[in-house]
Amino acid sequence: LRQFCQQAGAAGAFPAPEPAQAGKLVPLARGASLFRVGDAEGAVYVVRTGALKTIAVTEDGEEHVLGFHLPGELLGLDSLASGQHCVEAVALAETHVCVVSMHTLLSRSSATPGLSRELLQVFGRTAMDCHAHVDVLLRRQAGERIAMFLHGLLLRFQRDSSTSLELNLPMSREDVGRYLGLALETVSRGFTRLQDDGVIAVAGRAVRILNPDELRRIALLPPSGTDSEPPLERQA
Amino acid sequence: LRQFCQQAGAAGAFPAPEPAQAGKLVPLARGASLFRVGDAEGAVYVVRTGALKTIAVTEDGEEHVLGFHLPGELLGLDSLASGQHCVEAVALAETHVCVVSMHTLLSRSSATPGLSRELLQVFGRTAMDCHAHVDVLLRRQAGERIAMFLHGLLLRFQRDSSTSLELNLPMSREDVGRYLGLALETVSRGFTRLQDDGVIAVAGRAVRILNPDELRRIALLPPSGTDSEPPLERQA
DNA sequence: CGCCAAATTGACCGAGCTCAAAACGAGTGG
DNA sequence: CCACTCGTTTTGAGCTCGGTCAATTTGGCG
Repeated sequence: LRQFCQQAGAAGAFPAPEPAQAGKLVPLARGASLFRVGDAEGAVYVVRTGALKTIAVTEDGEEHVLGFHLPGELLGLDSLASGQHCVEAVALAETHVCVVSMHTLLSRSSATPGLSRELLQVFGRTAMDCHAHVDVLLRRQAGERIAMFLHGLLLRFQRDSSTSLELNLPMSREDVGRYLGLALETVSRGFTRLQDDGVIAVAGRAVRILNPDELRRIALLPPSGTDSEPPLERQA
Repeated sequence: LRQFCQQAGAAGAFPAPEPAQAGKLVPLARGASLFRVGDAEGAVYVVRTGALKTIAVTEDGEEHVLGFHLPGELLGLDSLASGQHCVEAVALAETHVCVVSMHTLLSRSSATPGLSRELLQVFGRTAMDCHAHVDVLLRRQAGERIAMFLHGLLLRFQRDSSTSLELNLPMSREDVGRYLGLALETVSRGFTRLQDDGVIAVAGRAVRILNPDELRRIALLPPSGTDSEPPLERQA
C-alpha cells in the first residue's frame, strides 16, 4: 500500500512525487469506463494493475482505439488542456488506477520548479506516443504495423519485468485491429504468419517473442542495442 | 513589424505575449529545413507566411508527413520534452517564421502564472492535432480521409480569411498522400471524385469548396454549426 | 456438458497500390 | 513568341493486399 503510485517512476514519468496522500486507489471491472467524453473531473490517472484502452467513437458508431495503458503508465492528460476529456477510457480487465487530482498536481508543480520540468517531460512522452502511433498507421503493409505493435509492447513490458520475452496481451484482436486500422482477421492472420516464420509463438493472448531482431527487421526499425548514439560532433 | 508573432493569437494559441524583443524573423527558401532530427536548439516557431511540413524519415527511406503548419500556427514543441527535435521541419514554399526562444518562454511562463496555463493549452492543442491525425488514419476508406483532410484545412484557413471557401494548398499531392497514408494517385483520384460529385472544384492546388455540408457528410463529421452543445445534465 | 465470446481459417472480391503514359503548367533560353 | 524542359498532376490498366462474409475451432465459465 505504501508504494502507491511509485510504479509511475518506473515508467520514466514521475520520480515518485506522491507520498501517500495524493491519490485514491480506484477499482474497475472489465469493460467499465474510467471516464467518458465530456467528463470534467480534472485528474490524471496512473495504472496500478490491469490495463485500459482509450477510445474515440465516431459518428457512424465505429470505435477507434487511440492507445493502450499498461501498469505504471499514465492516462487522462487529454483533460488538462481543454478542462474536459475528449476521449473515453475503458478497462480491458480487472484494473486498479491511482487518481492524481489536477488540483494537487498544479499546486505542486507551481511550488516545485523541478516538477514543472518533469511535467513537461510527461507531456512530451504522451506526444511522442501519439507520434509513434501515427508512424505505425502511416506504414502501408499490415505486417509491418503488427510487428511494430508487438515490438512496442515488448519494450513497454520489459520496463518492469526486465528482459522477459513473454507478452500477455490484455486486449482482444479486435482492439488491436481498431488500434492499427486493420480488420481483426488481418491481425489474427498477421500473428499466425509471424508464428509460421518463427518470429513469435502465439497461444491466444499469450505471445512469446522468439526472434526480437527479426521482429525489428520486419518492423523496419533500427537493429537493436544502443538507442541513439551521440551525434557526430561528440566523437573524435 | 510591430505585430510580430501576434498572429499566433489569431490561431487561438498565444494571447499576444510577445511585445517586440522576443523573436527574430527567419526566412526560409522552398525545400529548406527549419530544423532536423537531433537539433537541440530549444526554441519554438510561429509561422508568419508560407507553410511547412514536419516529417519523419523511416529506416527504409520513406518520408512520413506528421503535420502541416500554416501561418499563425506553431511548430517545434517536440523539442520541449526531450530537449532535442525528433522530427524535421521543411518549408513548402518561401516561408517566414518567428523564433521564440525556449529560454524566453520558460522564464516568462514561470513568472506569469496565467501564461503557464496558456502554455498547457498550447500543448493540449498539439496533442489534439495529433489525435485528429490518428483519427483520420484510422478511417478505412480513402475518400473519408481525403474529405476529412480538406475539411480540416478549410477550418484552419477560415481562422484568418473569415468564411472564404477557397483553399490554396501549399503541399503537393505526394505530401498529402504521405500525410494520409495513401498513394499520391489515390489522392488525385479522390479529388477528381469529389469534383465529379459537385462537392469541390479542383484546379491544381487551388480548391474551392462548393458544398461544405456534403463534405462533412462524406467525412462522417457532425453536420455543422455549434460545436459541442453542453452535456445533457446542463439542460432542464 | 453446454453455452457464448474470442480466435482461427477459408473463399471471394473490391479498394487501392503499382507501373506506365499522357496532359498540364511554370520557368528558361533561343 | 515559341520551343524545350522539368516537375506536378491526371488518367488508365492490371494485380495484390487486405476487407468482408462465413464456417470452424478454441477456451472460459456456469
